Amino acid sequence: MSPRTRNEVSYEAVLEAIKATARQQMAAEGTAGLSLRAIARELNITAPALYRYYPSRDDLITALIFDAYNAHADAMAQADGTVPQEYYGERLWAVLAAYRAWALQHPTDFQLIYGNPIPGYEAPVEVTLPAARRAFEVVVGILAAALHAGALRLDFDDLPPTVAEHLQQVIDYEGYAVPVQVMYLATVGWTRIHGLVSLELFNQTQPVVGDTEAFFRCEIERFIEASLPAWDHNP
Amino acid sequence: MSPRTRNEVSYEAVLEAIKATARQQMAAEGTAGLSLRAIARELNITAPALYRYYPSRDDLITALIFDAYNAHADAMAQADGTVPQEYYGERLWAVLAAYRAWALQHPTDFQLIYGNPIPGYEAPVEVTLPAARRAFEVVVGILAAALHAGALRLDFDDLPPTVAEHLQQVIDYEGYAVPVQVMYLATVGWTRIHGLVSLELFNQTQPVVGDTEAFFRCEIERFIEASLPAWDHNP
DNA sequence: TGTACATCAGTGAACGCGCGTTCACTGATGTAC
DNA sequence: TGTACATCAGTGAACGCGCGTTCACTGATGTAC
Repeated sequence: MSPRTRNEVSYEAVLEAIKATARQQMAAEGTAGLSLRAIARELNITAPALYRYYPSRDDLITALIFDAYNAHADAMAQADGTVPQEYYGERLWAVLAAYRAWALQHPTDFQLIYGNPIPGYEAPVEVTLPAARRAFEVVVGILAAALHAGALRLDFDDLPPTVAEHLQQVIDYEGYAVPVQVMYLATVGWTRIHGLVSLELFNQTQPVVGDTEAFFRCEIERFIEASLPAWDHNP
Repeated sequence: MSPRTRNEVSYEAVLEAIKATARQQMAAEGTAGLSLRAIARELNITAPALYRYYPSRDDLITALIFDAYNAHADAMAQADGTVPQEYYGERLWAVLAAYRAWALQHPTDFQLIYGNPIPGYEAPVEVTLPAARRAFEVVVGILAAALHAGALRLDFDDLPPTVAEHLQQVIDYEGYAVPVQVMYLATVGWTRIHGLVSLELFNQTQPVVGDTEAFFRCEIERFIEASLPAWDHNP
């Protein structure tokens, strides 16, 4: 019927091929080394041809960032799905391990999200923020379930009032059904894992601890133990 | 005597002026946006004139990185010096607060050290590594003193053997006179503060907790409390 | 089935730009006699 | 004090490069009659 079916399939494939080549290039040259002309060269195409697929370099970057956020969150959600629902400690462990594994497997995508911005590019918040929240929500969901089952220990009696108030606002706005302490705990977990993973990624941890994986496991286990007293350590 | 005294003073001043301009430019354009020609333009000088002072762009970057590591460590050491020696908790607090304060005041220098590498540039390890260790040593020093005074709680009974072994090697190599557990604690502290500060720097914490300073203070206090049971919370 | 036509992915040349680095030089400054 | 000379910070032109983006175009593909 539609006279456009001709290349509809290959169009999507080219979009993917462009992004895949962009990722390769960033892996080799750093996120700031991304260049349309270099992508075109690699694809045996002229540079203007790319404009059929992305209206500008910045739009391509935005697509890459969007994909990265989603792939990261997908990896975590997928890991969560492999563990029975009521094994909260194991679920947390699986999700945090997936966070790290994805970052190590896709270092440039991780840098794209959490590292220095690319010069001359500003990410549109309306695209990145909702995508960014997905990973956070996976963790909040597990903690909320654990709390509901009475498995969570929350010993934050004296949160700073300004922080508690703002966390509550976020909870209301996002419609999370959790107390402030759970939100605080999730945020703390986020800063902890970010520190562990991003230092490991830039090769700063390895010279000190040697076995970065064992170090990560030890720290994450200590974090889970402190939050889920009933957890039995060995998944 | 020496026929070279003529411009000796201004030579050092120009070195500093070039670095200062480079820092301004990186603050505006990101670390990857650094450019010799743009620096020359800002200084009302032609680009080749810069080659009297730095043999290449990469050497300028190395100088900037070296300075950043040292300024960071200096800020921490200086903060440590303002607190009486036997107030270990206050010293830790002062040093970690200085870590954060310096990062917030010099965000691009911080990115230069802990963020994405600049495309096409590789830092010479023999320059950066010793400079990088200085900040670490400030923290190790405080913990060692606290341990010696019996003020430190070390509840790491089961460190992963591979990690403990490697930490011991570093201790021996660097000549630190501390047990493995102290080294482990310092490393953990490092990953914690890195996570807190670098997420804050990229504006990822603020949308969640609102008052990033109160959040930082709360987390650091919990860390110090856990390590120094006798600390009385209010410096 | 055969021909005229529309679509549109990709081309090739060009734009104006900024970059790091080299080279032979200029001309003010300070030194030596 | 005056002149000849050496120093050397900075100049200006040029090199070869890569970049994002625009524009009029080509030519194979598929459609309509």
